[in-house]
Amino acid sequence: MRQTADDWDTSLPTLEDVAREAGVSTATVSRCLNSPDRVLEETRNRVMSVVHDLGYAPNFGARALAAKRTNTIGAIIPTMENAIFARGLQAFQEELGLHGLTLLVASSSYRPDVEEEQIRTLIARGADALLLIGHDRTQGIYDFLDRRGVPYVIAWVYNRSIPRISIGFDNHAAMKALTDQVLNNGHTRIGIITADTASNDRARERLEGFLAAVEEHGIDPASLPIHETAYGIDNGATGFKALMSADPRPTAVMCGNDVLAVGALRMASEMGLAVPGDVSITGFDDIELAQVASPALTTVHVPHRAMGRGAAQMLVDMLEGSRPLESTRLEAELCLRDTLGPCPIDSD
Amino acid sequence: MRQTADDWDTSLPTLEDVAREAGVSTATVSRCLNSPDRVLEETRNRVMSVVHDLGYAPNFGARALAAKRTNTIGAIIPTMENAIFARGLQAFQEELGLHGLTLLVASSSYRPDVEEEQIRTLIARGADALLLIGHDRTQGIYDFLDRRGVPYVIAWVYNRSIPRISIGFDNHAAMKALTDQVLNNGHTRIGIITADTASNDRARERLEGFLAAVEEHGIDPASLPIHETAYGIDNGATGFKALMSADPRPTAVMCGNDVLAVGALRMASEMGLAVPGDVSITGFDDIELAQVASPALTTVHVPHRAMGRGAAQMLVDMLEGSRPLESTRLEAELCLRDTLGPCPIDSD
DNA sequence: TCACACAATGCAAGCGCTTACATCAACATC
DNA sequence: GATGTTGATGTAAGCGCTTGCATTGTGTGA
Repeated sequence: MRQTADDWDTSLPTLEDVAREAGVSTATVSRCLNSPDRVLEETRNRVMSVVHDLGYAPNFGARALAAKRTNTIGAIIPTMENAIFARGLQAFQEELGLHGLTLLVASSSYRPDVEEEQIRTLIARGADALLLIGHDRTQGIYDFLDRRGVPYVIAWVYNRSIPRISIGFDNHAAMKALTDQVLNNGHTRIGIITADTASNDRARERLEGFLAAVEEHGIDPASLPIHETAYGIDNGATGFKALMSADPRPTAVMCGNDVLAVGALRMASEMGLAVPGDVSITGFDDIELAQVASPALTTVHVPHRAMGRGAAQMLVDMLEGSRPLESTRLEAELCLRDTLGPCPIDSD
Repeated sequence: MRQTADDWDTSLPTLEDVAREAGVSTATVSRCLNSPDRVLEETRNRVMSVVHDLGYAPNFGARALAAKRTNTIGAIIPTMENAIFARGLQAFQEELGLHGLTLLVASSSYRPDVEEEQIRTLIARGADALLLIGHDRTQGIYDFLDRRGVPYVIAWVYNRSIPRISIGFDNHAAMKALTDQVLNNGHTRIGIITADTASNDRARERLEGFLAAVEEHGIDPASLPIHETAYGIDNGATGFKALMSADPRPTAVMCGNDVLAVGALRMASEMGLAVPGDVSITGFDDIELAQVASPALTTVHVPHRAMGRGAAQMLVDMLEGSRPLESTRLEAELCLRDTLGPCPIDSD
C-alpha cells in the first residue's frame, strides 16, 4: 500500500499517510477521528476504512501537543497494597474508561514529599485532572494546582468544613457511631490503635470521632490509652500487646483500620485472650480480611467502589465544565459481626 | 519576570522562556536537561537556576513527539483487586522510578478482549515497553508488539518451553510439590478448585502440576473431581460445597489460589467440618489472607515483590539494549501451615 | 605563524497532530 | 441573475521539544 514493502515495518502510519491514501486532507482525517459528525458520511467511511487497513493509531504525544489535553486522569494513592484503594481505583478506572479517559496511577507510600513529587510528575505528563486521597497536603500544592487550572477531587473523606470538592464519607461520624456501639456494650476502658495521624486526615478524624464519643459518654478521653502506629498487620499486633500491658487492661480495643485490627486479633489469640469474651476488638474499612478473620471482625463498611465511580463522574463533569460541582457525601455503615461483645462482668 | 503579571497564571513557561531568560539557545537548555555533561558547568548552573525560578517543567507531549520515546512503561494486570498483583506492581513501580521511568497501569478484569484493547491503548499512548502477565494471548498481539518493536516481559510465569522473555516461577512444579505434600499425608481422594483455565496459563499449569503429581502417585486423575470457577471468596465456598457433596467425599481440597481456599475454609466451617481434622485445604499465592485465615492456610509462597522488581530491571535492560536477555526463574516455596493434616483414618 | 582538532553553543528542521480561517460548491431568496 | 447562507473540505500555522549540522572560539603541534 504505502511505499515499498521494505520499510513497511519500520515506521508507523501517520495522519498524513491516511490522508494521502484516502485522497483527503489531514484535517479531514483528524475530524473523522475527533468529531465524526462534521464530515460527510461517505467521506468518513472511506477514511475510516483506510485507517483500519493501515492500522493507524494517533500518536499520543503529537495529539497532546496540538490539542493541549491528554484525556488522562492521574490518581495518587497512598499505597497499592491496600485493598481499599485498589477496589476504589478499579471502579474509578472503569468509569473513566466509559468516557474515553485513561488512568495514570502513582503511589506515595504515605509520604507527603513523595506525593508532592508524584503530583508534579503527573501534571508534567499532562494529566488533565487529578484524584487525590484526603485533604492533608501543603497549601503550596493546592496553589500549584490552582495556578495551572488543574481540576481535582479529593476522595475518601467528606468534611463539610473544608471547601474543596470531595467525595467520601464522614470518618469522624462513622467512628463515633462505632464507638457508641462499643460504649453501649458497657465498655469504659477502651484502647485505640490508630494509624499515623500526622499527615492523614482520615486517621485523625477517626481518632477524633472516637474521642468525641467517649467524652460525650462522660469518660475522660485523657484516661484512655492511644497507640499510634504505621500500617501493617504486625504493627496491629504490637500495638495490641502494648495496650494490653496496662493494668487494668482495656476491655475493648478499637483499631483505625481492619489491617491493624486483624493484627490485634492475632495477638489476642497468641496471648490466649478470647474475643470477644475477654476483650472486644473493632476495625474499620471492611476489607475482605474482615469477614475472613476469625471471629469475623466488627467494623465499618466503607463504600469504596461508590467513591471511585463517583469521583470519576465528578472529574468528568469538571472537565466538561458543565454543572458547578459540590462535594458528595456517601454513607459508611456499621458492620456488626463477632468481635464486639458485652463488657466482661469482672471488668473492674 | 516574563511578560506582564496579568497572564502570569495563564500559560506555563516553555523551553524558550528559559532560554531567553538565561541568554542561551533552546538547544542548550535542552542539553542541560538531558545530557548535562555536554554543557559547560557555568552555563549549566545559570540555566538550571532559571529553570528553577520559572518553575519550568518540560511538556510531556512535546518531548515525546520530538524524542520518540516517553519514558513510560505500561503494565496490564488482570485485576487491581488481587493483592498478589498489587504487591508486585508496587515493587515494579519503585524500581522503575529509580531509573526515571513512569508506570502506566491498566487492568483487564481477566478478559482477553479487554486486555488486547488495553495493550493497544497503552502503545498508542506511547508506552516504551510493556509488562504482561502470563503467556496466554493471541498471536496477533505478539505480532503487533513485534512489528512495532515494543519490548515486553511476561511475568508471573516461568516456562522453559516458551521462548518469550519472562520472569516468574514454575507454576507447574510448585503445584506439583504442594500436591506431593498432600499425597504424603496419605490423601488419595483429593478434589481441586481451580480458577478459569481457558485464558490463564498460570491456572492451567497449576492444574497440570496437580494432575501430574497424582498420576505419578498411581492415582487415576480422571477419578478426581475438578471444579473450575471464577475468582472470588464466594466462588471458593460454592466450589467447596460442590466437591464435598460427592460420596465418598474428598479428604483434601486443593485450591488454585488463596482466595478460593479462604472461601473453602469458610464453607467448611459452615458445614461443621474440622480443618484439617475432617478435611485438608490448601491455597496458592500466600497473600495476607492466608496467614490471617483460621486455621492458617497451607499454601505456596510466590515471590511477588521479586518478580516486580526483576521485571522492571529486565525492561530497563531491554530499553538500553545492552545485554541480550533471557528469562529469569524465581522460586516459589511451600508454606506449610495449619490446614493440611494427615488423611483421616476412617477415610474409606 | 598557520592549519587543525575539539569543545561549547547556536541554528533550524522537523516530530504528528489540531484547528482557525479560507475556499468552494450547492442551493435558497428576492 | 445577483446575493447570501450553509455545510464540507482544504490550507497552513503552530504546539514545545530534540538533535544533526554549522559556527565559533580555544588550544595544539609543526
